[in-house]
Amino acid sequence: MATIKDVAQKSGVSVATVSRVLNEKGYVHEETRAKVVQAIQQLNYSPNEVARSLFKRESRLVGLLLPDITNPFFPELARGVEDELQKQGFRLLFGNSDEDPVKEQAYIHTFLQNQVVGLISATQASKELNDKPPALPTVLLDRTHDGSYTVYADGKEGGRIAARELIKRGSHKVTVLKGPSHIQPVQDRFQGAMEVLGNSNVDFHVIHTTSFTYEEAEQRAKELFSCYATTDGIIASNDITAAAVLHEALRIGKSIPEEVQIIGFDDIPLSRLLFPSLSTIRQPAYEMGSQAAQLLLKLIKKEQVTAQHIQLPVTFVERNTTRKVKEHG
Amino acid sequence: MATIKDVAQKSGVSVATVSRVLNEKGYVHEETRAKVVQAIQQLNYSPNEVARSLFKRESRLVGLLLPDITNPFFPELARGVEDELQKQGFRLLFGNSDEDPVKEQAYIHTFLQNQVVGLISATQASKELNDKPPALPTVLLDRTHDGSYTVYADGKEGGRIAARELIKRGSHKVTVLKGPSHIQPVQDRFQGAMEVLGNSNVDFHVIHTTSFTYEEAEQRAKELFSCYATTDGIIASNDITAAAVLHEALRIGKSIPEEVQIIGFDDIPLSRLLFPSLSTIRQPAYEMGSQAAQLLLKLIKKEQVTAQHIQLPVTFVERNTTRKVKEHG
DNA sequence: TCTCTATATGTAACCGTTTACACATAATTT
DNA sequence: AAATTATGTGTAAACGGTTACATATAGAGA
Repeated sequence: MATIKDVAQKSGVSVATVSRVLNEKGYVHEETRAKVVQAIQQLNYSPNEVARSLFKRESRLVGLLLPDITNPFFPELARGVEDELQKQGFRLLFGNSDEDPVKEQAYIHTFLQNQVVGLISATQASKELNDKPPALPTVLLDRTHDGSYTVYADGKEGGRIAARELIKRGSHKVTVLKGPSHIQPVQDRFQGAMEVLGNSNVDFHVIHTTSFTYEEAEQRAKELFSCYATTDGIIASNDITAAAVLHEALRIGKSIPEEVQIIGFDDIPLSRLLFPSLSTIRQPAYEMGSQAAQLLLKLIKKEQVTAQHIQLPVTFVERNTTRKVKEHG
Repeated sequence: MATIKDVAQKSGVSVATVSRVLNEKGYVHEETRAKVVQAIQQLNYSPNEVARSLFKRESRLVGLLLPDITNPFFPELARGVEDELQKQGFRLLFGNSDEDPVKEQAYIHTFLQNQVVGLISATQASKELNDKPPALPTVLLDRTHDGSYTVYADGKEGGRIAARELIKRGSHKVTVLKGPSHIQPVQDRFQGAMEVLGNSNVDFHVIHTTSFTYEEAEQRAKELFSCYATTDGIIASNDITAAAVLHEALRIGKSIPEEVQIIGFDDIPLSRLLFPSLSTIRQPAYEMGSQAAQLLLKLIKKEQVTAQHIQLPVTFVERNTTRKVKEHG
């Protein structure tokens, strides 16, 4: 690999001058610039980012911390983040935390050691961040937290919508599957659904799940249909869970959506592939990632940011696990 | 952030000594070490990876290049890679290429600028790699290439198995959906299926797809059932395509697997969630990622590697889009 | 003409590590 | 006792960039 010294030598100038043409900063005579540019091309030189980072005390890397890329909601987020960052010349240092605080800290620590310019985290990554006074620019994704910059979808409204749609479409005995309660957005969804359900006159009950694994969802689905055989509407904590419920419902011969309606949450790519395709509350995952990246970029560049919290709207995606509502009922 | 100098000062020794205790290299008196360790703890010091990388001329970062993390096959791969690397203290620099050579080169270039120790690529990343004589340790994942280290699944055998299983289960008019032909493993699958189909006495025909998007798959599925209404067995190019076909088949009222059998490829998490759940040829994606990481680690450490190419077996996952084969036919 | 400023370039310090080398002392050999 | 060898530590030069500062020339304004 050629270094800046090689370029300086070849073009007969000092390294300072080369650096100036590289960074288009300070005065450089046009002829000199031409010579330098030529030398750069001949040597196929490109600057060493590591040396640059060392001096500047920051890299062009951004840390991205996710719970688990294997959960189909997160690739969309990640893609949104990446595409936006990539456009502006930043790269991603990536880690899965599995919601494990130890892993999480370990990743943040190495991110810091690698002098990332910023961090986007879809985990509870709170501690390390708020401790350090010369804090790393950070955006929380799909999480809320007063003191931080955040980008998230309106989970509470999502929960409300889900409940309303189910009621509107004639469900009378609703089951709500509540996800792991330590995850903030999950709580919100649940609260929203409770709010509407509580103000309605339908029966409802709640089944609690402790993870987002398909295995557990399968288990809960079986319970659901054996304990509450007359349930005719299900609000799942996310689409994976909804898929498990749907699968089990079909397996035991329920007709969907005639006997049982199901609404999921997230609108992961899988949802439309199910049969019947899954009605769900859509979170604009890609958009969320993209917004988070844009916000972070502003923080990094110390540009004016108008909002500390960006809440994106959720929408009801009507597919075929809910009944059609007749016009002018 | 405290530096090694701060630690040296606080513990009353030189930076060289601190470096020695940090790296457990060279002689350090036990008492001195204790003093240094204490200073490190008091200052909450941890070494700057960037400075270290600069001097060593290599970082502890590994580049991971994927076509598109949004395609559900790749998160599993990525997770396999990450988990293995993470254990050994390496971090991931991550990029999606969208199979676009320009993006691909751009990523490899910045990986190089950041002095990654190695590269794992699930794209055609050939050029830049083989050009450079002081080559970056590289492992190709899910791709084959004679001159490189590779980890991949036995696609050809997968194709054969798919065809055999379909025939064994009584399909007489098989349709093969052939994926984008510039992607090597896709070709292999196709070749394998052709081999078995060609030596059998079933009718078959081929429909060509140019992408792995669900939208195109949907389109092709419609074509399939309108042009070849009597098809009773379908080999899809991957599980996404298979899902689209299944969806369309159900929509037009075919009974699965009685009238039509379907076999996918990959066994992505979605596959078991479909209804009927999808029979498919499983690639051990996580394992592939993990193996690739292990191989790369060996290359990096210049350990003896026994095999340049690691081919992992595929397996038939029997679910419910294929008929049961009766014992003792 | 003299000063001031804009243009152009080089020198050297610095970013935070690692390590070759020098040096000193203690423990072993011979 | 002399010669090795092992142990322990510091000095300073890298690594490959950036930039403050010094210096020099040319044109502009007084």
